[in-house]
Amino acid sequence: MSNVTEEPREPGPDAVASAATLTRTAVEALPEGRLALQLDQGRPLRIKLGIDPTAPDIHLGHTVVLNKLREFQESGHQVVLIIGDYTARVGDPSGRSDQRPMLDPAAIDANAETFMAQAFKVLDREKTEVRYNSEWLKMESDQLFSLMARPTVARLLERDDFQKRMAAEEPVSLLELVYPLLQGYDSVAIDADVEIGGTDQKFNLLFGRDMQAAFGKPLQSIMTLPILPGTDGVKKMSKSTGNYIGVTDPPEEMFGKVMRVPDANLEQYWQLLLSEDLPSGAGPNEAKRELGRRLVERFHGPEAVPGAEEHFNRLFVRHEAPEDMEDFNLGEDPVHLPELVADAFGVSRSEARRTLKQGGIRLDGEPLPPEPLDYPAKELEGKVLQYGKRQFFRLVKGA
RNA sequence: GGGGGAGUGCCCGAGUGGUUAAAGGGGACUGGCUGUAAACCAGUUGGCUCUGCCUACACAGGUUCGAAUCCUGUCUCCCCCA
Repeated sequence: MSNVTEEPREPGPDAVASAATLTRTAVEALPEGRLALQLDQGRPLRIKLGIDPTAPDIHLGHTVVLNKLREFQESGHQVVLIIGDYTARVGDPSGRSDQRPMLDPAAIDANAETFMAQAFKVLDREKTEVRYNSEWLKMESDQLFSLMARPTVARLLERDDFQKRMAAEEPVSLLELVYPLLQGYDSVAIDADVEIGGTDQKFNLLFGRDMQAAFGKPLQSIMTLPILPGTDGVKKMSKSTGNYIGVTDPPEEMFGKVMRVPDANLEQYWQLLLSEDLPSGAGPNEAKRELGRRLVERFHGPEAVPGAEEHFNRLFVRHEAPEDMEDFNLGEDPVHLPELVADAFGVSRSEARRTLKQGGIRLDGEPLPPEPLDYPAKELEGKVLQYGKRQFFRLVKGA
């Protein structure tokens, strides 16, 4: 692969110990034992994380790697955050079962903005070098060809996700095939010592080494971290599956979503999101509450915590209406209930009728009967209309 | 350029002329239960002026008493050969 290898020697005990600490929650750190040797050099290492700003929001799943970077920062290393403004246009095929559309530059810029704002709630801004990969990837085609000259198609096709897609007769675009070259070249461009990513990034991370070798650079080591399951406890957390907790979610929502994480995933959540073990002895309810408090504190500040928890207690423990709810204007005088519910809660009238039949619509806490469907406005005015357990409106007289 | 295959409800996926708004699963929603919006159980899941009516199985036509199911054209996608 390369002549650029570091002279093998025994790392000192301190290096071994801190490598052990840093890899504690990692799934793999490759090559085996390499990180300890790097740490033993006694200089700050350059820790690379590349993120493609393909989605406008980031969620807790993204923060798993950020936490790890933070750990590196705290032990004195240099974090290099690469905003993949260029690679985002290509689309990372990792773990995907289908192609993703190319994004337009304006959306990418906006996404990058919000990403960074959120990322620095975890990372220490002072100790983070931010780079955009368009800086070096926007290259002449002859330069691009030189990148493409070395890797072989067979090597690129090895990866699991492509194998599966091809076996399933699904398309794989040429652009996707080339993606690892670009990500790998990022490592060349910034002289990465260590690159971090989710387990789904393993191929790309390892490929960075190939690219570094091709350009005569020292090879990075890689660390993969577990993928955080979403609030369903099974699938990878992602916006598209709707099982995510967004870092910009309002405090009440963030706390509430944490409370619905399956008990079985609690330990994992503690380790990956707080870098701590689940406190022993605490019941799942309390452990979830504590996790929720800490996360709300991290992303919204300590002052947001009591309100968020109280909101949860009110709605889901005591089953009371929230403190403040929005007003909804009653329309014409005989109020047609399906219409009212449909307009207020954004469902179809048929759906409103069904929910009504199932006893899911309440007025001041009392379930409404399936009949009648029409009410005089004055019977409803000032009362609280509730759809299911969690949606409320105060009914007011139309303007 | 040639050959083959596929397009079904939020998603996956049955269905190949007749009680079909379309099996099953997932998701979502509602109710019960509960320490939680966990788990578990039950129900609902095209629209509407709702004991009925309307619109639906890529799109547009056609055959038929009757089509998601047959025919023609269009579009989109996949695979293979060159």
